[in-house]
Amino acid sequence: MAGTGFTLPKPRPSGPPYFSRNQVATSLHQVAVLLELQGANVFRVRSYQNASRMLGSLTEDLGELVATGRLLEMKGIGKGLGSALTQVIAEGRWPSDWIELHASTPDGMIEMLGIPGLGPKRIKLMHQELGVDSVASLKEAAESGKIAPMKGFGAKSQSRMLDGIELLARFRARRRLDVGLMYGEAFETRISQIEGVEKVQLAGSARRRKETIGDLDLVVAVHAEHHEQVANAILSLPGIADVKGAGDSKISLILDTSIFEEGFTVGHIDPNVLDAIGGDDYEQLESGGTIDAQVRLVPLEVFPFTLAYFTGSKEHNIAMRQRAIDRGLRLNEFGLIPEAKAGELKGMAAAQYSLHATDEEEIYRHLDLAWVTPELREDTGEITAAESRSLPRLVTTADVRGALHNHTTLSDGEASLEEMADTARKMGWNWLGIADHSPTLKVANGASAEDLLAQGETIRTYNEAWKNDQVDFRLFHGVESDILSGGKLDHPDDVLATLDYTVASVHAISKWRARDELENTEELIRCIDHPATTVLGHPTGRILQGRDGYEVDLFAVLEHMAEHNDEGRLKAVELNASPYRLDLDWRLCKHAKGLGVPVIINPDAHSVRGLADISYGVMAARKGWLEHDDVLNGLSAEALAARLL
DNA sequence: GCCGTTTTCGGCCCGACTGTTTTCAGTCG
Repeated sequence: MAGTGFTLPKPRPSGPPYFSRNQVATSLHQVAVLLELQGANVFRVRSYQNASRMLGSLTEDLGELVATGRLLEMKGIGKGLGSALTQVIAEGRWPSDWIELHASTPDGMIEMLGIPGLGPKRIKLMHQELGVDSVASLKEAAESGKIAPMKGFGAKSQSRMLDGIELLARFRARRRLDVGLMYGEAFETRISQIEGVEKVQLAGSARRRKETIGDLDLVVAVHAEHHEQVANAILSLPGIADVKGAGDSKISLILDTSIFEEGFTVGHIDPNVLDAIGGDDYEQLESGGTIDAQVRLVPLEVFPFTLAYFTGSKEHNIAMRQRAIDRGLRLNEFGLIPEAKAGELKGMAAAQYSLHATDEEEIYRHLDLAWVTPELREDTGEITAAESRSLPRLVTTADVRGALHNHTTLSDGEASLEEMADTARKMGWNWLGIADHSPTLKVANGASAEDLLAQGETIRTYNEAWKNDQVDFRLFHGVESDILSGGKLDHPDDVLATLDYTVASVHAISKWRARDELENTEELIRCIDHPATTVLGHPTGRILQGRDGYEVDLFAVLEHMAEHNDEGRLKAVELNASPYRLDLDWRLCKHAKGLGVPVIINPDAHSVRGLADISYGVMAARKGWLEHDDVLNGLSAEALAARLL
């Protein structure tokens, strides 16, 4: 896992702009965290967070915004941040108070924020009173009983801190989407079978299909007279490792793998990825793993409000609540309540005056909005789109007719060409692209030019046979070429010319991570300029919960790809559908779409089972606002063949 | 620190739970 090391990056020598949008957004976020630890005003902290988020989803060129002075027009940027950021971008100097914040906050305090139940206020207090400045020194202080006597603390707090440290050391805070969904769906099924449960649904970030999930949220509708009996039944379900708390409306617990009726296995992981997530220990770690879950029990008439509320995101909820306030309404997990009627009443008591809603769609309708699919609820423009009835018609798995990046036994795949094609046909696909590894990637048994050409012959034979039998299926022949020094590809041009396409990917990850953003960006752009390059594979090389990607300005890369596309040369960006990657990140999909860069959702399958990973890619694509026409996967084989010429 | 058709000050989303208190602060989502 990446360290917590908060640092302000060095300015690039070529500026202005001296820093990338990403660097500034990250720095703003870090300053917000540091301010919190210094006990700054919470609203001031929020301003930095808002500004960071705004820059993170900005599609315009930051350098230009600063140069033209339009930065000040952006929502969330006022006088203070406006002049600070102008200095940063135009002069390459970080504000002195930011530098001071970094210098005066021990790294260990940032690390301590990761301990469950411990926040900035108490970390600050322990730092002041006891000189605690790291997880290690906190452990020492707690073990020697120095925490409990402090005002506002106590024996229980002290022992919970030790538990929290243990938890932090044993498991990473978030889990990948695939793992979270496995737990969430298993738990949902178990609860649905309890007598007295009228409805149950998984909410939270799992429902929003975030690439990683902190904990599970489940909303359960239950009649008042069954409330206690259902709560007890949930608490005695198999798979519950611990109960953290149980109130009237909320149960907080920890699930382990015994929740899975069929047992628990991880399945095939490509060795490259396995190495990044912990090697051979990974399966054991995962099978001994746990996940936090919160269950809310509510009456049926309140269910849609609670579901919407706990689906989030927090930012989406804030925007929705503000919209309600503008209409004289109060929106919370109990209802949508006219302020005039609710008066002093709070919570459930006020809910009796709520506007009626049998489902989420009605809640949105009360606020003059079209229903927003959970994936889009991140406050990145969905509310405006819902207001103007211009929400995207998102791509679905049914739209997918094929994918381009898949492996066979020619390199490091488990299945033969025939088995892969067979499975793709059974999935209802009309085409499949085979792109095995290139020679330089020895760990993945990269195929020689000779073997690659032979594979091409086999593919042509199959294609002809299918054509003769009037089977609506064909294989496309490609390669996943390593990107070598200077942005070069891993086969001679005459070999590449025999292929339908080339997926160019970075695998020498340590070398790329050692370089800076500017160099990496230039290297990728050189590779994209190679006439044979069709698809940029897993563009950042990140492995979720394993390692960060290398530094790269993907905005610049995508803009460069857009120029090629504008001139009629197909340059597509991959959305790698492996739940370990989901790279291109969904946050950038909308940007690619805006630029007219086609996205190709690729399972990067190393086995027949791996083809099913396409569904995670579709989830990420939906989260990134992509529609049928934005992805190459929706094309017919003929239309794709025409684009690949 | 940002924002504004109740506008340059006084707000800024809101409730549950926990552990500490004996009315509340901190944390979380």
